This record gives sequence, C-alpha cells and structure tokens, in this order.
Amino acid sequence: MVLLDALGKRWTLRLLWELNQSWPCTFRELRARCDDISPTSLNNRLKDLRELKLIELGESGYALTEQGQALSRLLEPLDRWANQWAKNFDSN
Amino acid sequence: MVLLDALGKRWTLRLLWELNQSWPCTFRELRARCDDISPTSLNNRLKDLRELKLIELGESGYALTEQGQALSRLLEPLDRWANQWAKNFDSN
DNA sequence: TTATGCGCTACATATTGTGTAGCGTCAATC
DNA sequence: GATTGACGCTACACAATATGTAGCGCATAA
Repeated sequence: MVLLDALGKRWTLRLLWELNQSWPCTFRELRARCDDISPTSLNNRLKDLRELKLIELGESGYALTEQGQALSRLLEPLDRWANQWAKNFDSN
Repeated sequence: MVLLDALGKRWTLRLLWELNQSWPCTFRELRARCDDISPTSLNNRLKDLRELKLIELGESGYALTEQGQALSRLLEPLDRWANQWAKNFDSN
C-alpha cells in the first residue's frame, strides 16, 4: 500500500512519466515539462521519490534509479491505454 | 495527460485498486477499506471516477465499468511489483 | 413506529499546493 | 577578477484541497 499511496500524491505519476520519456533532467527543466509546477511542490515530490530510491540526483540532473526504471516501464502500458481512452472519451 | 493527472489525485489509485479486489462495494464499505477516508473526499473521488466513466453506482453499490476493469487490470502488475519492492525496501 | 443501513452533505479545521521573489553556489565569459 | 547566467532550492503569503464529526433524507425490515 506504501507505494500505491505515494504514487497517489499529486505530480508523482507525472514526474515518473516525464523522467521515463527522457532523463537525466534538471530541476528547472522538470518544472517546465510539468506545466511549470511550483518549485515547492516539485521539490517535495522529488524528495519523496528520492527517499523511495526511485530517482536520484546525479551530475547532470535527476535520473531514474534501476527501480525507478522498472516502475516506469510498468507505467507504459497504462499510458498507452490512457491515450486510447482519451480519444474515445473526448468524442462524446 | 488527462487520465494520468486524474490518477494522480489522492485516493484515486487506491479506490480503483480496492474495487478491483472486489466489487460492487457500498459507499460505507469503501470508506472502511480505505483507512476510513472522509466521506467528503470519498465522494469527490467517486464523482471524478464516475465522470470518467470508470465506475458507476448500481443497485448493490459501486462497480467498475468495462473501462474501469480494463484500467484496473493494468494496475495489477504495478501492484505486484509494489509488493515485491516494499519487501526489499523495508529490509534496509 | 422504531431501528438500521444506505448515499451523501455541512462545516469548521488542518494539511497541502501555488506563485513569486530571491538566495547561495558554481562555471563560463568579458 | 567582477559579471553573467544557470543550477538546486528556500521563504512566505495566499489558495485550494483533504479531514473529521455530525447528521440529513430515504429506504427496507422488524
């Protein structure tokens, strides 16, 4: 339940998704990619994700850890489904 | 991005997960299963999920729609991974 | 009629997120 | 060697969201 609750926090899923698209990625770049999320919120979520050892801050920016990569990969089918679903949903 | 943002709201993932475990399920039962979430929050999330047509309120309680079932199924690998992950994480 | 369980609302309080400004650090440039 | 720019990140006032508790209106059953 721990992880499920963590993922349920605002921006967490989005951050993992963005990082899965391309990483490493700087703090400021992440902000830009996430609809200019406030730095406060971004930092809080990054802290959470670092504590969970899903991401880490390296030389050239934030990066997915091994486990972060594994998790992100599981989100891909979800994302694909979501895109299909969005198409059908909008056309109502 | 729509669905991803919706799933990122607090309790949304948890609710889908709980319903995927067993449904239909009454409002009060859902509360109990979700750590006694406040009725206000529960109702807000249920509204969201109904608008997204992922769940619906039937005779005998809240139930997953076809699409809700499809989505929940995609969460299963995630949940399995999370359980494994939690084991390794706690033993640190 | 009373009792019970239902979905849900009201409302005051607490927690969380937002938006903007800017700090301290460092590497490159003039 | 002072300046500029980008970095991660913090401060803080304000807004949005969640929480906890009480209870409403409705239905079915005893």
